[in-house]
This record gives sequence, structure tokens and C-alpha cells, in this order.
Amino acid sequence: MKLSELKAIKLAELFSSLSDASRIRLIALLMDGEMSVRALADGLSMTESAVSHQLRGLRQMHLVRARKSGRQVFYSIDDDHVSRLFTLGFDHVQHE
Amino acid sequence: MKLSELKAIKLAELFSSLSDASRIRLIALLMDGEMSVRALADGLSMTESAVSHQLRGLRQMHLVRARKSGRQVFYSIDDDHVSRLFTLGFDHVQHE
DNA sequence: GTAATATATGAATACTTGTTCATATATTCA
DNA sequence: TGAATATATGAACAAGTATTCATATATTAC
Repeated sequence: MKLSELKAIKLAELFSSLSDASRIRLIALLMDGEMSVRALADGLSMTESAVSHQLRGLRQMHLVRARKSGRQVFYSIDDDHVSRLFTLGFDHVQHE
Repeated sequence: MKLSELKAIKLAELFSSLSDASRIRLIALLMDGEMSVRALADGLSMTESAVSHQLRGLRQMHLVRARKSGRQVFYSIDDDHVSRLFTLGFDHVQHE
């Protein structure tokens, strides 16, 4: 299978979104349902700023979705591909 | 789902293996079957050195497997998880 | 209006990573 | 044995990235 450079870059960017432990832990938390930025930051002992920066990247790659309610923003997994990628990767690292 | 830091790192490392366009194109080529280092390098217009460096990383993450025959080394996709991850990611970037 | 809270963003820094170049190892052939 | 070929590896440099800190925006409460 010969992949165009453009498509290869798109694919690499997708996997890059999942290539950091902080982002993986964010997504793991979101697997249970939507959470606010503060709740995510508290849950992972990260600053809100760091979380916010990471969420931006995940949002731009359509891995998570934001829902604003009052002054809070609730994040959730964007689409099913994401949870399947996560689960498949999780299975892979289990068997080692 | 609360993930241990260690498991998050493992998962991130797995996805990191797929987070570069050159590696994605290597894996795409290998989806059709095993190939030598030179054939891969030729197919992607990369130096053998660059290919070899990348293959080492993929090998260490158990994404590809090496088979030595004479002075050539033939690489192939290591296990089914890998092709499934690749395909799932590919589907995701198609729908955009 | 002001104060307080939640999130986002830009710049700077420290860290990681992919490639190149030079060199090393391994194998085949004469 | 020595020359040629295939691959691997170490060091170095350039480019990319995650976090922190300071600051900005937006919303609610008073």
C-alpha cells in the first residue's frame, strides 16, 4: 500500500495526538463521560493551563469535543473512532 | 477510567511509534508483505540509514519483525493489532 | 459597575526527536 | 584472504513539543 505524503502526514498527526502520556490520561478520564477542565486538571494533578493547552490540540484533531455551560467547559470524546483507537492500543500494551 | 502513569506512558509510546509520516509510510508499504531495508528505502526515497533508524524503533515497540536472509533483512508487520490500528486510523482521517 | 471564577492563549524554556554523516558489523563472492 | 554489498549504529544538529508563567477573555454574583 503506497500512501501519499499528505495522507501519511494526516495519519501521523492523528497518532501524534495520542503520543503523550498526559493526553492519554485525559482521554482515559473522558472515556467515562464528559468532564470540566478543572475536574480534569484535579484528576491528573496538572495545572489548568497545561490541560487547556492539551485539550486544544485534541479538539483541533477532533478527538474531543467541548460543550460550554456557564463559565465551565465540559469536554468529551468526540467520536467512536477515538475510543476504539484507545481501546485497541490499550489491548496491545496489555499483552506484553 | 483512571490510568496508571506507567500504563499511560506505555500507551503513549505505542502511539508515538506511529506518530511520524516516515514511519507511517514504512508501515503502509509493509501492509502488503515483507520487504528488505533497501526496497523500503527506495520505495520512500529515504536513505537506508534513516530507514534503519526508524525500523529499530518500530522493532523495539514490536510493531515490525525482522527476518535475516543472507545479507538482507526483511521486515514485516509484527502482529495483527498493528494493522488494525493502522486501518482504524486510516478510516478516521478519511472521514474529514 | 467591580470582584471572583473558569478557561484560553502567547512567549519562553527545557526537553525530545528525525535526519545526516561517518563508521562499524555481517555476509557473500572471487 | 580481500573487495563488495546490506544493514546497523553513534554523535551531532535542526526542528518540534510540553510545560510554566503571565496575561487575556468570558461569565456569574454582588
